[in-house]
Amino acid sequence: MLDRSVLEASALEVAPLLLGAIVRRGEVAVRLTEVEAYLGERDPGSHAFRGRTPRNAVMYGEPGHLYTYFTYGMHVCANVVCSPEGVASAVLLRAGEVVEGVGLARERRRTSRSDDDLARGPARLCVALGITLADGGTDLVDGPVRLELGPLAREHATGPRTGLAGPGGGEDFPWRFWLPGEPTVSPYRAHTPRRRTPPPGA
DNA sequence: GTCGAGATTATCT
DNA sequence: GATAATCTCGACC
Repeated sequence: MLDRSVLEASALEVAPLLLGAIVRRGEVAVRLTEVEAYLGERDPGSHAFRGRTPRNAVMYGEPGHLYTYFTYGMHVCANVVCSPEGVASAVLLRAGEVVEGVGLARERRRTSRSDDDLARGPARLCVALGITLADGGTDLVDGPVRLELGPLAREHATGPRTGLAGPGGGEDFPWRFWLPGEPTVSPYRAHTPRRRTPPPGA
């Protein structure tokens, strides 16, 4: 059973604890190999940076709940809410290895050409697990989606998130955490600034 | 293997 | 109306 008090620490402390942890939903289970910490109001990339909204309210709530959000019109990403109630902070589940229910995961992820691709990426991980917006806010201790912390990872790599400049000038925090050598980890290619609205007349 | 660009919609200003 | 914590596909090496 997940010890909720462990998740009351900041995202930077919780993130490495989640490496190697198991996320289970139904018959599919994933072992996390890559996560990313979001420091809420301190993190310009966080949904909570600009204050509380109906969407990110879960992040301000009790730790140990699932924060899901819809992005780019077609993708769902999942986070583990941490820090005490009232503090917006969460850890994004970026990638993992499917360790149970591989058959079902393959069904959901038809585009994957190898098992390593089933949960390699935040949105893919949600698809493999079958996580949808409806799972947002559920309790990871005792709910449809469970989190089970494994043994502490012997070692983990860290790095600054690409595409996010230091807020106050060079305050580069290691926001990304991953297990070195895992084939399911793929630090995506360097971020490409998304185009603006497509020019109508070219 | 790497690189560039389009898709598509909930949410916020 | 603009934005976005991404993925997939196509071109090229």
